[in-house]
Amino acid sequence: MKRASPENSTSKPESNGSPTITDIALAAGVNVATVSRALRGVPGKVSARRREEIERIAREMGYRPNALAASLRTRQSNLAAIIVPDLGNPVFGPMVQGIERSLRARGHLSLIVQTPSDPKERESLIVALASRQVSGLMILAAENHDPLLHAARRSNLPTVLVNRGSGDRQFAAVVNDDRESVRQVLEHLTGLGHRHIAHVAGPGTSSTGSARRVAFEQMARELNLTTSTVVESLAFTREAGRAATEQLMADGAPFTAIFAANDLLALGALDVLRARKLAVPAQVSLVGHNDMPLVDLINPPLTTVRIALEEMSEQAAALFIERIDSPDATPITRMLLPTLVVRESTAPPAA
DNA sequence: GAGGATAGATTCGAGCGCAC
DNA sequence: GTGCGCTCGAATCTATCCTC
Repeated sequence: MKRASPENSTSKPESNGSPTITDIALAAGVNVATVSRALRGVPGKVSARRREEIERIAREMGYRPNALAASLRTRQSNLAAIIVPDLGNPVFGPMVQGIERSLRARGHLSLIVQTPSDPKERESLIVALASRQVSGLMILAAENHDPLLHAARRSNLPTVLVNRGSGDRQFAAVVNDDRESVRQVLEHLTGLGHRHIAHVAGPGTSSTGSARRVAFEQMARELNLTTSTVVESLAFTREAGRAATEQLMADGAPFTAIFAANDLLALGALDVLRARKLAVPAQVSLVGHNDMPLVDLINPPLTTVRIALEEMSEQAAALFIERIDSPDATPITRMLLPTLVVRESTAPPAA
C-alpha cells in the first residue's frame, strides 16, 4: 500500500497558513482519509495507536477543521438562516436570541439576515442563502403571499415559520394562539366595564394582523359590543399606530378602550392620546400585544399580551431539526397559549 | 479490520497559445 | 509586448468504494 511521505510536505503550496488534514497526513505518513476518520472518531476504521498519533500531531500543528470544506462533501452546513423582518423591532430581539440559543444547543450556528423590502430582493435572498448551503430557513413574521415563501418552497430548503403562519399549512410553523389573545383582552376590558372598544388592527397582509382582527370582530359580536370599531394600520410600527389612531379619532366612533394588535401600534396610539390630552387609563384604556421589552417602563406601564417567546424559540428550533431529519413529513403548526399581563394602562371607564 | 484513492462544488489564478 | 480566451490545477474535507 502506498504511503504519503513526510518529506513531501514542503512541496505543498501554502494556503492561508492554517494546517489542513493534508499537512497532518504528510506529517503522520498516512492518507488524508485516515486523518479525517481519526479526527472524527469514526469507529473501527483507525487503530487506537494511529488515532492517538494523529490527534497529537493535529494538536501540535494547531489544526482547526474547515467547516466550509466539510460541507462540500456532506452537503450539510449546520448553518440556519434566521430571516427577521425588522431588526429594529424590539420584539424580535428576544425571539432571535432564543432561537439562536436553542439551535446552537442542537449543533447549528445561525446566520441572521433582515427581510429586504423589495419583493425581488426577497427571492434573490433565498437563492443566495441556498447557494451558501444553509441547512434551512427560519422565517420570522412572514407576510401572506410573501415572495420569501414562494422562494423558500422552490428552494426545497427545510423551512419553519415563527410567530406567523402561512395560512395554507404548506410550512411548519410555531405561532401564538391569536384567538386566545383576543379572548383574554376582551374578557379583561369587559370585566372592567368597557363596552366601547376600538381595535387598531395590524396590516391585513400579515396572518397575525388578520387573525386578531377576525377574532376581535367575531368575539365583539358574541359579547354584544355593538359599538366596537376596527381601524387597520399599514404596518406594525409606531408611526402606523399613530396614523391609525388619528383615523379612529377622525371617524368619530365612541370608544373608552383601545386594543392595539401589537405594542408598537399601542405606542403610536399613546402618542395620539397624549397629544389630544386624553389621559390613559383615566379616559381611555390601552392594551398592546407581544409584551416587548421596556413596555413595562413607559408611563403608564402597558397592559399587554405576552406571547410565550421562550417556548416559541425552543419549539421552533425543535421543528427545524425535525424538518431537516424528515423533509417529507407533513408540516405541522404548533400553537402556543399567550398570557395577559395587566399593568397600569387599563382601568374601569370614566363614569 | 485498517487504510488508500478519488469524486464532489466552486472559484481563483497561473500558464499557454494565438493574434495584433 | 500586450491583450484575449481557454484550460487546468489547487484548495478544502468527507463519503464511498476499493485494496491489502
